[in-house]
Amino acid sequence: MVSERRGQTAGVKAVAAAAGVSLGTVSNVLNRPEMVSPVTRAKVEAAMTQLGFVRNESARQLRAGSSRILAYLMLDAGNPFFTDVAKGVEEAARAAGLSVFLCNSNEDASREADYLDLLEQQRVQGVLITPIDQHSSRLRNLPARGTPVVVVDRAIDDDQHCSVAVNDVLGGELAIAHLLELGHERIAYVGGPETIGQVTDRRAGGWAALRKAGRPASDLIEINTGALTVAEGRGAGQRLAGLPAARRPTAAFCANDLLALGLLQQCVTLGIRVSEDLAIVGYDDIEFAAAAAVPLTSVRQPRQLLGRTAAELLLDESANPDHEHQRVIFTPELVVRTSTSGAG
Amino acid sequence: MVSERRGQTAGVKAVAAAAGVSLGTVSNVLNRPEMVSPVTRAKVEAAMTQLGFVRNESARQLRAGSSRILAYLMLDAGNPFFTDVAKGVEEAARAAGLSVFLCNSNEDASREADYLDLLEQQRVQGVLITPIDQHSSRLRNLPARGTPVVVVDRAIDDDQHCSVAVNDVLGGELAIAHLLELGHERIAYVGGPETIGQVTDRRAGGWAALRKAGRPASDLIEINTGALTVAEGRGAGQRLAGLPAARRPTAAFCANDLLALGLLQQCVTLGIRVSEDLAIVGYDDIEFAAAAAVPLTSVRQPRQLLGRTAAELLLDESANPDHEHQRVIFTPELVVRTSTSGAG
DNA sequence: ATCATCACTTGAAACCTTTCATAACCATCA
DNA sequence: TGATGGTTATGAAAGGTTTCAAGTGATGAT
Repeated sequence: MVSERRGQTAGVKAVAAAAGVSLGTVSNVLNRPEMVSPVTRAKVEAAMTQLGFVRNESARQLRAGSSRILAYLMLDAGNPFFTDVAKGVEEAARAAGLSVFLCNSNEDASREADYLDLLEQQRVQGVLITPIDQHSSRLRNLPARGTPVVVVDRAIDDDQHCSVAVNDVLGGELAIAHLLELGHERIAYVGGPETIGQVTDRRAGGWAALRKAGRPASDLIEINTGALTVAEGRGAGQRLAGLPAARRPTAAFCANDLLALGLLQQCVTLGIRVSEDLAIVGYDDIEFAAAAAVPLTSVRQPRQLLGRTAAELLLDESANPDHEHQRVIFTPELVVRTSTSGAG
Repeated sequence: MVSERRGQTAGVKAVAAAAGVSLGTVSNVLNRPEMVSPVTRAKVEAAMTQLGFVRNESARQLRAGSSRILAYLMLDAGNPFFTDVAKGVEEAARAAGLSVFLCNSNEDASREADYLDLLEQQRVQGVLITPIDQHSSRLRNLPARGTPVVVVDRAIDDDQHCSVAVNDVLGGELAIAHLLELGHERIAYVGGPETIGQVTDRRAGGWAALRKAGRPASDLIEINTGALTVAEGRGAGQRLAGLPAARRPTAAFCANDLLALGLLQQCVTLGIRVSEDLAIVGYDDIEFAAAAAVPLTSVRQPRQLLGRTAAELLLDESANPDHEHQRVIFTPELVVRTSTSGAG
């Protein structure tokens, strides 16, 4: 009984010796099994299982120069919207025989930067990213150095990479137009920080809707949050409740559903009636929006499709020599529920 | 103007040439900067940025033999419970200067197996996993071959690895005991599939509570689901509603909050009053539980702590030569809300 | 018999870093 | 002056795989 020290892994060399063949043949069994005679292949495979051979991917990648991994650098893994996008990515990647590593920047620019460096060093096949800072030089440099990038949920007119997005300005417009139609005259826009493109686009859409309706700018009040989370949504609720009744909005449009759910929850806690006292519109239409204390009106985006399309563009970029960068833009859709339409 | 072909990256050799130093010196700047004189270091660093040098991690890892990456193979990335666990993992890893890759098995055993193979081939520093099948041979083999493993959210009496868990049997007991105390005499246990340990443990706890209360086995009805998702929860709601009134349970304990939220949502849709007609208890106490249509009674687990502890055990295992495998078990806590306690 | 063909196999080179023993250099001290 | 020690730089070897040109036999055709 030979006791193997931990970490002692047999390599192709050992397998070759055990099977009585050459190194190259073992490699062929691994990479081009059809070129190896059935009997030899069987011998090699037997040796592999017997020795517990595990291919060293670092060495493989170093020599072969290609990675079988795709990374999706998410803005917030705790937001079900992005995990749905990730599902779409995984689906497309799996269909192409690749694996996906998920990375979570968690709305932190330095973590995003660290991950980008790491992924570049890993020489992954490509990076999908929903960026915090879409103008970061690191992000722009990646493609030129050989790592394809696709920006997800952000439209970018950069000729370095593809992007797949949903028209956030239109989404914001839909939301505010809906609230204006319902007769609201003092509306809050809840969102932040400014660095996140989604936040500013959706807000811009809101302003556009206001302008189109011929309403004064004073009808839209901006409430800034530090992040797009449930906790920040609750905080925004506190702030809204603290306003003197005369200046308190009768409706709120939140930059995403997490904020909206937090706000909604705070309203329930404080006894503010959602819809009657404060109408709320969210954004993303995550699965939990429909199950909320008061079902949430929200702007729906094609979540999985977003991820799938992005992954497909990335795959095309690395496979197709005359790939052309594209900007795909989907259209959002307003889903009206009780949080704005009352007892429904 | 030299046009570089895509993917053409400068290596240490090129940097050394450009800086007029030897290869080894460049490596020293990278790995032991304190051993190289400030002036030389400056020269090398200048050359690096000028050439856009990006260290090839495959080569580094091949030679150095160590990875700076930790993987967390999640049961369901779409479940906020696991993303909270992941946050804990990231926190601990970051404190130790490591990065985390998230992988999503999505309750699919073959995806879990693929990821385990991949991670082993990548020679990651260690694998954290919430397994679908905790008895898989693949899982048991990893540690012996040099990849440390920590099982998260499952207690395993295997001497191959550490595990960090919450006492799910106790959690199930708390839930059912609570419902029994409220006077319910026909209770449904909603969960599945059987292969998932959490499902069977929580159910076992439920049966234990029933026994302790001296109630007949007929008081607990099992409703099987195909996965632990909101959609399956809605399906369970349909099935419950379809039962003849005489056999329909007055309370339901769900194996996790996603199921509970789906069930709850279906009840609202069907006009079944939650708490009055059907009391519901969930499990995990995810952030959305409190914000649900009817705030959800749930069994709370220390989510981030779970992840942090697991990561710390893993780090100890790879750093500390006389590491001993441990089984850490936390205690769950029942959080009572309106879904069981009525208008509250 | 000879030669071309075919189906496999082989072994050395290459991929890019890190490591480590050795060398070079300089300053200090006896 | 020569020896000593300390600091910094060097260059060859090593790590595990893939690749590819070249080799080996066997088969079939001439």
